[in-house]
Amino acid sequence: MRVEQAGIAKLVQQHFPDIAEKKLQEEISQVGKLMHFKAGQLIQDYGSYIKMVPLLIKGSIKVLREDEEGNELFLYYLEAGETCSMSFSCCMMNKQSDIRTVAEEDTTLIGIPIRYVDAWMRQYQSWKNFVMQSYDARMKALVQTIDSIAFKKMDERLLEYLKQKAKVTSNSMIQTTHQALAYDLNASREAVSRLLKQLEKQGTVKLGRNSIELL
DNA sequence: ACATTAAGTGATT
DNA sequence: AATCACTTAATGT
Repeated sequence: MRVEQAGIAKLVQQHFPDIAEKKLQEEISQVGKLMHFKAGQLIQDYGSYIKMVPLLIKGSIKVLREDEEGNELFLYYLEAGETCSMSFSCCMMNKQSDIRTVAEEDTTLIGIPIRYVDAWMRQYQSWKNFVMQSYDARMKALVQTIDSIAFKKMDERLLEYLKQKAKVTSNSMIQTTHQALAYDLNASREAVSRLLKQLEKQGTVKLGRNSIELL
């Protein structure tokens, strides 16, 4: 137990330099739970109540939105050193989740029980700043995806998605199926296949079964 | 070898 | 660009 607490304090210092106050770091290590998720594992589903705010230490998380008909749409990735802004607003209002989050890779995070999140806002300046900065960063990412959906053609969206995916996994070899891509982009599988073929002809990409290499 | 799943194709709207 | 109705290719059992 002592060991885990010391470990958490160190991880916070390493990955969240903006959370500077020593007392806050201590509190985080006391109440935070170190959690691990395997690649592909569901973290939060629609309708579930959020009881933890995650501080991402390692790996990345994919954030998705789903409409009434069950069409899914990729929103953005969360990476190490970030947190989920949606979880703040959800847990503050004690609302159900509007989004689904899935571990993109093997992921480690510190879960902060929600009852502390609110109190810390008033108690710690650096926590407040951290929360505000997270909101700002998520807003930017969200606006970018809105732009992409509203103004860009499918081929540009696909390429953008592939680049992001390669970036968060730091691997230009992307392991996925055309069907999965189509699902995230809310497009048909055939469309994705055809666009990928074009990209391959242009030399942007190399295709294999269950794999796409960005060149 | 056979079944299953991923990917490619062409026609239609 | 979506949907359909296939075909072909790769993989697992």
